[in-house]
Amino acid sequence: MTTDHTGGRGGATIGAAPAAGPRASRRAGTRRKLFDAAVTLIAEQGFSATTVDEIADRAGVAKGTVYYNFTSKNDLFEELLRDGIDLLAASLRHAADTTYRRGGTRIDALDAMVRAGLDFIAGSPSLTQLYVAELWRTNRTWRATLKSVRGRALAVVESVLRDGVDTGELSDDIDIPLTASALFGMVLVAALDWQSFQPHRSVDDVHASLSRLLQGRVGGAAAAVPRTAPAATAPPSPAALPLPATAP
Amino acid sequence: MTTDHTGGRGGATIGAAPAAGPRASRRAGTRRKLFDAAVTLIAEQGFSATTVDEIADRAGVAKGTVYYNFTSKNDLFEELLRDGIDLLAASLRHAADTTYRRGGTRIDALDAMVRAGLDFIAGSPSLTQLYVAELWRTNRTWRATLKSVRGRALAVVESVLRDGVDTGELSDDIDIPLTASALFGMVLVAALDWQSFQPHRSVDDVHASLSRLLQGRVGGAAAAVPRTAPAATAPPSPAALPLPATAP
DNA sequence: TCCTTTGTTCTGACTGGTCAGTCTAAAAGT
DNA sequence: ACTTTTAGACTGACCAGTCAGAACAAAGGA
Repeated sequence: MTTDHTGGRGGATIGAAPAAGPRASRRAGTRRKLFDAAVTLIAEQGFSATTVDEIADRAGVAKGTVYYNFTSKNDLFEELLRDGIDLLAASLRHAADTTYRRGGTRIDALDAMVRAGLDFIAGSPSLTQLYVAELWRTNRTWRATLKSVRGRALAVVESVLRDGVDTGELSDDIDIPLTASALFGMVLVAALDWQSFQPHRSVDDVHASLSRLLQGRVGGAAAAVPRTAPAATAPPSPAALPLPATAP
Repeated sequence: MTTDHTGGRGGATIGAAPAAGPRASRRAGTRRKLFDAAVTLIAEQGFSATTVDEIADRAGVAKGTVYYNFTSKNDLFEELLRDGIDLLAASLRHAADTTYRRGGTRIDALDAMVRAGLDFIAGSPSLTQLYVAELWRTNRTWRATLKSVRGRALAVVESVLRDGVDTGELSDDIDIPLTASALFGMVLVAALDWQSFQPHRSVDDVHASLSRLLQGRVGGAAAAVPRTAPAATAPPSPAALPLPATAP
């Protein structure tokens, strides 16, 4: 009753046994157990509805231990977030870099990042859920932490978009911050929905759907600019080639 | 201090004064005030962290009134959700229908729905935020309510996608449920992010970005199927015309 | 091998405060 | 006459955080 799930991918935790050689003081292990217990409980019930006693129980330690290792419930939560989302950013970065190293385009990199995002979420659904649930809340002390953490993940996506625009692979009229956040959101929600409501689908199914969306195989031509008077019921006009506009 | 915001679009409320003729018993008004107060508070702080006393205060009524109108805090919350999301589904439906009536294509309809979604969220950010924060939580009593409410909104998107496939406007190899949920997520997160982190942008900016994404003006060709060996750094291959596959 | 010592880590009963939900007698409102 | 709202005291449960001491390790000492 200690090990519990939280999914593969190191389920939102330490990442690397903190430096220390062999006998890495018990603390590290205890903190790990607490993270794992907390992430699932908070994802299920929310921060306020989860009690410190529950977390301690689930982790198999006494309540006092929580307070020996973290200064407060809040602190535990913030460290949890930092720890977890850093892993996501790292995994996105890695996906992009690997793609480049193999000679892929920026667009390949975006696609690889979508996949990495899906894999990550599949591995740590609780963490993701918790992140989404708390990200847009105002009036909460951890707002700053979340914002910075969000920035770190989005920065990776934005940098790939920016490269793509610079090299002419992507049309330069895209709005980088907005596009990055939309992409991020698309993956986030699609993945959560998949896990919650259509768990029988495979990652590949989901990935394929998102790729198609990204490639415009869904919303082909038409409606180039918002509020364009809709063309008559005429079939598809094959216009709207993706690509560069006025790029170098 | 009673009227508060919650935004235009009837800010998540009654929708239509419940049947009753002219003097629609005060209750309707009181419930409305309570909904408005609750939606903002819960969006900011979360369900558990929001107290009934706060809600009553903000609505300008006595605590007893809350319990005269709703059987519990939970009940108030569930009615709130139902009420609000029904409005979203209605607004999406309306956007699609209007587009058709004006001779637009299914793709125009999707675009109009994106716009309707953005407008709705801009008008009721709190409701949206609260919805996103709670949707994927397991172990909460209102899970069923949320699920059904989600279904109702997605059904609208799915029906448009299905029509598009039937008429050949959309490639028939898209996965309708997954695509619908990804679209929904894209709009949801982009809108929340916009409100939270880039509030200076206009709806049109956001809409334009999403439209481009939908039309494949971002992720042009390449990576047609997940795991395609990335083509060399070669520039864009203008392939990937959206459209029909084997449709009639 | 079996203590002793010393610092670290863990324990769980306890405290002080908070909150959902109840209740009443009276006042509005229609 | 009937419905709805009021003010707020009260209760029983629940919970974050504390604290004095127990259990554990590592390193000697005999």
